[in-house]
Amino acid sequence: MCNINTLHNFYRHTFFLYISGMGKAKRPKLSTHEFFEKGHLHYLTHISIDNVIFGFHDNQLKVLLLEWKETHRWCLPGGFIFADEHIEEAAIRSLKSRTGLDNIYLQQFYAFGDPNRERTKHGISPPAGIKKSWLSERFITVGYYALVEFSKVVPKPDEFSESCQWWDIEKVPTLILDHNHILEKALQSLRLNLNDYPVGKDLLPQKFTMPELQRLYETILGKQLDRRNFQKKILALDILERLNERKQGGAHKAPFLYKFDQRKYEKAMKQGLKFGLQ
Amino acid sequence: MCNINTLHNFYRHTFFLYISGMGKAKRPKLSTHEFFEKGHLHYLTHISIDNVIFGFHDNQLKVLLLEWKETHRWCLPGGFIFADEHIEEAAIRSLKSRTGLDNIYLQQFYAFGDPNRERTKHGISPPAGIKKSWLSERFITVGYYALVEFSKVVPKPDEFSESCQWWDIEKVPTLILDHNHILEKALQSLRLNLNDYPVGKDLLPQKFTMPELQRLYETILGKQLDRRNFQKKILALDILERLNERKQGGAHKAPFLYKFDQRKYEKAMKQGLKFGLQ
DNA sequence: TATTATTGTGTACTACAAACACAATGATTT
DNA sequence: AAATCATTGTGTTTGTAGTACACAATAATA
Repeated sequence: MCNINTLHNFYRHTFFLYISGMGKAKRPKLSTHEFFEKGHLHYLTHISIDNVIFGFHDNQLKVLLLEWKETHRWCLPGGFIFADEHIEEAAIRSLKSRTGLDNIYLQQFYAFGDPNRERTKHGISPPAGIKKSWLSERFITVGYYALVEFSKVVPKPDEFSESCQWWDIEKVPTLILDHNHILEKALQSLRLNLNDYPVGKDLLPQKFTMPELQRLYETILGKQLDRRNFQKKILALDILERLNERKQGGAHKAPFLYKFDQRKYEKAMKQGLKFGLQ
Repeated sequence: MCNINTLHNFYRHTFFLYISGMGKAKRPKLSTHEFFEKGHLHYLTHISIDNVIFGFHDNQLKVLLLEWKETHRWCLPGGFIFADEHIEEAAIRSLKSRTGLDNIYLQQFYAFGDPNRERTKHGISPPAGIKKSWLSERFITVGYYALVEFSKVVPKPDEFSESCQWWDIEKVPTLILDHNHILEKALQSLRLNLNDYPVGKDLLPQKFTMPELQRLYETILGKQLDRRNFQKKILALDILERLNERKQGGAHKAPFLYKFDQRKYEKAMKQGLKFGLQ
């Protein structure tokens, strides 16, 4: 028995139409209208990626968010997966288009599969003139988090968004869909990952001070650490080099600058070094 | 420019057909033919789940595999997601239909998104008489691993498989698609999870001996542990109860039996206890 | 009854984590 | 120029957890 219920099932009911020219080199350029009406000819339906892009500035952990046109609601930058594209490639492509950066530390952390992940159920509709869209279907999204150097990022909104901005992790507003939940899960994963990866390598500028590195760990963990023990532990990893330079300009005593020593770092990683900070 | 290339894009090109009666209570029963030809009317396309079901028997870690009819190739038991179903529900449903068990410890560990995850690219075709199927499209799969009590499982093949059997983790054959890779990743996740969850609770029978628990950890970690230190650490968690009973029947001195104490366990979990065994 | 493989238990040593204090510095104030 | 201030740089002590290790007790077997 067939019968109308929601848009929900639209893009699972399929007739026929072949396309070509989907090689990696040649990604189609779609107009907004084409994207909503014919995006399913190019992208996988029912599945997307969302990026939680972390940065660190002014001693605060930040996350890069997009503001939608018209509704002015905020969301995580995400994207869709081309038919022949690796899901991680899609995440990298999205990341590059939002930040301008290549070669970013990227980590998949969870797939979100609630059946309510459907735009129409949350009052989000396609632009005027478009009745049905693959985008109104239920989506499962795979979350990635990225660690980027704040100062190198040039945030770029996409065609659907008003702006692209850093938000203090403590001040993130209510986001669309389950994006607050996704962000929370990303933070949890990042915290766990602290023990296996020296996140400062990606989040801090090349030269940084020990207090800066400590603030970074403190904001991610959400608690204070003992200055002396922190330094002892970090230096014991033997992946940092202390420069003969001090950070000038701040009030009070000028702290030494450090940088990650790539050779030492690789050597340490080979030995499966543990970055244990709790 | 439109042109025929592969089956690849078939189910992303969609016309129209609504269905109803997709409520959770009423799952449609499809014939094999219907499943291949019309499954996309009921399930999400391009996305699946795969379960890595771990058991423990004869001092060996085991995994439950399915053998396909005709080709006799082995694979992980998996499934598809109903349009209105939570992805985790789909994993639970699949798990129940393979093992007969409810209430299983289940953990999502990774989403596999290689564009080569396409059955036609691996010489797997739909049954005779079916030319095109949503199942021949590229799939992204979300991996879950489950921990079950070996003796309680009654393996049940599905309609497409010849048999459903336990395999010693060391002797798993070459599986279809990237299923060996998925299994490997599941094992890695399980190893990491050892530090946060007392896996013996789900993998062992209610009553078990300390040597059995130790073998479990040893097979998962792939290395020997010191008997005395192991016991000390485990007992220090204060989640086990030693019974006034010994395991009879083995050669040599009869070891004490233990069981998990649910009350102690919950108390310990609240305090965020660490199960640190390396 | 002797033998054998395995279980049950405790102690010394080492490495890492946590707590803690004071001198040195560079900018700022007086 | 001198005093003040907040912060940096550094080392010791104590406690806890991990590692290495040995011998007596036991249940089945020879």
